Amino acid sequence: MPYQLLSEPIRRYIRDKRWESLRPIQGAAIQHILSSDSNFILASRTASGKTEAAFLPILSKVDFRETGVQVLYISPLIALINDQFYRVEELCKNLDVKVTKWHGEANRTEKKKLVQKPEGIVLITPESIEAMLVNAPYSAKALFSNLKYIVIDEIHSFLGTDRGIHLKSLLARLGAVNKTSFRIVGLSATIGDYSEAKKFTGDEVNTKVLLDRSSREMTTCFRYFESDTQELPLEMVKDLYTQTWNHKVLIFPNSRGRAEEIAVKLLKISQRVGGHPNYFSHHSSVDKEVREYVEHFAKHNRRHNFCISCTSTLELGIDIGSVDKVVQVDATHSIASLIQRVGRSGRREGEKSQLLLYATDKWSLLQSLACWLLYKEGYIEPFRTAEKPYDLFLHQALSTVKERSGCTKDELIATMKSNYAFSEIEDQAMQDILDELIRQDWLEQVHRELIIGVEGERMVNSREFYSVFKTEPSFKVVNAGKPIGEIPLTPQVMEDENILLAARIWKIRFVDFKTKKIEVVPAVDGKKPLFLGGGGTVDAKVREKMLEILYADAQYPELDEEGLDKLAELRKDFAIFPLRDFAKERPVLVKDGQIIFYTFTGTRINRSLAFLLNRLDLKHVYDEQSSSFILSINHDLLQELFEQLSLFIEDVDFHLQHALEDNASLLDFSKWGLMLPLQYKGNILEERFYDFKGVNILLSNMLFVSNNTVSLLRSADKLANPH
DNA sequence: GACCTGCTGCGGACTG
Repeated sequence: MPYQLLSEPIRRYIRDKRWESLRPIQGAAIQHILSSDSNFILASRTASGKTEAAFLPILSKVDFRETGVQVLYISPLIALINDQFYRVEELCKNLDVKVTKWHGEANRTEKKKLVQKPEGIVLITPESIEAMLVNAPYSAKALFSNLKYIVIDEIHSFLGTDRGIHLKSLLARLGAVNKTSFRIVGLSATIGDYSEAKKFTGDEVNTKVLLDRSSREMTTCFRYFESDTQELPLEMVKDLYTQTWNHKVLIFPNSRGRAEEIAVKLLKISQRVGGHPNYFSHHSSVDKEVREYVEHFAKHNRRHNFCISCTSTLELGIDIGSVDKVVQVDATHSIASLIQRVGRSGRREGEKSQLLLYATDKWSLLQSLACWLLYKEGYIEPFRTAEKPYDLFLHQALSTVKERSGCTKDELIATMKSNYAFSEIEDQAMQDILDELIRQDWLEQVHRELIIGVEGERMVNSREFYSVFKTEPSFKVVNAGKPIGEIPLTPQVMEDENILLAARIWKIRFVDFKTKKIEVVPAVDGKKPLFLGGGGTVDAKVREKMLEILYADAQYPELDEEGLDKLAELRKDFAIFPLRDFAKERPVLVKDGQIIFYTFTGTRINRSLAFLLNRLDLKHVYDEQSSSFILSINHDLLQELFEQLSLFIEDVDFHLQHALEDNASLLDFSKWGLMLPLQYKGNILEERFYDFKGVNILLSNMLFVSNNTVSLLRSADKLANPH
């Protein structure tokens, strides 16, 4: 019995709580964590008690009388730390264990106290670990050199991302200052690739996955309302109102502008028909206090219905109470994201989740359906972890030099080589990058010591140094001294224009460029705000599923009549291509001297294909949503074109470097890549932004089936592989 | 038409 294995204070906690039984993931975690010294990944659906699953055995096992922080909990969000703080403190109530929040908005006095007397449990963000290593390496050592466990919450949010590589490097650096090695426990509801999650601990062999596959029952319904303007169809908004007015709802419309449009329009309808006033918007551009108010409202009210129109800010972790309906407007970019969003409803025991999926366009409907079917099949897209993150190496090398107040180049390289986040980076590359940093005055060689250079000081001492992701500059929006939120400066932002923000309509009175403030007053009608920024990338498997649906006979009872009609229409459009093998064949529409080439593949491959067509100077129209390319060439020349593109792939390094010289903004995805030697800039672009291997496979293995002939085009098999 | 995440140290004003 897992319960019997726990220490007495922890058993007392469970008795006091009157829990009838432990959840499956908790039972498994207690048995395994208490009986072995492995690292663990705990994978189980949202609201299944993962935090307790990790902490019940850890609190039973660890001797908190030792000095130094014993357990470090790492979270991707401040809001999640604040939420978990109460739960962890509650878990510790029968133990004499101090719990401390450590992030940019946490109480400084508490942090100071902890430095004077390092003990207990600390809840922290990756950026705060970075800041501590750089600014106060002695405190970092005093606090974190006797760690027994590191718990990483929402670990999937780090996998395959730059922030994840950063965290991996920080874990390696913490490992280096610890007397004995610590164990890592990662928590997540959505993991597609367990081997990636295991590698994250730096010790794949010694990391075990505890998995509870059970899911909650759910009813799903698709609704189709075609939109031919920028705005959502009025009928759709009305339908959305009737579907949600008497529920506690989260609506995910994929963009901040849309989130505002929906919140404002629903509120208008509600005011007209005398419904409830609790319509909110929640995303990164809404003021923090407004967001906290909304979260608090959702969490603490039981009687009132509400409706929050939001982006991925409400996708992770934070428990916002009882939501009984989740609405997704147009397809999610990933299945992982769909799972997280679905998991936001029916968090109370015995509750059924309800999912409503709107589509405003046929391709969006098809993608939405594909994501839903893949989700039911248990597929989650795998992550691509960068093997050679030269830009993050550069950042961490600077950080390490600053942490040590200087060291020799050999010492630095030895340290970086022992860091498992950079184990695939070649010695020569490390030398080249450090030499470039010296040339650019970011590092300076004084006798045998490397120290931070004049230019480097500015970077290392700026607030921006602690994170590895970029953010857009924005203006504060203020009404009568009260902050509403922040928006980027787009052409739309000028005096007398109306905007939507925080679920209200505003007129811009004054834009102050000096203090970066926008003064607004309430208004009655306005446009949704424009936001900059890139979207997500769609996995190739989703597109393959879309193709499969087009050629299947299956009918989907979840679809409404309009959705079924639209699907039938799409199927009819594609029936002209005699496709048989969906793994190997793709449609090509020949029409009026043009061809439309449907790749049905992931965003990265499409993006790479577009890059190659640009290098070839071939005019084309690339549409990501339908995964297609319109080319004004004769259909007979297609094979020749593919051969040409494949030749370009052989020289892709050359083309990437040339493209970078013409257009430096290609590297916008990387915050710390700007100082890399050109060759390595090309490398990170190739590895993290494009997928030329995928293009090669597409061009060389696929059969392209056109509508007017039965002739099959096969591009040459003999194409050389660039790698 | 397309998301999100985090952040130090110091000086000065103010409060108890």
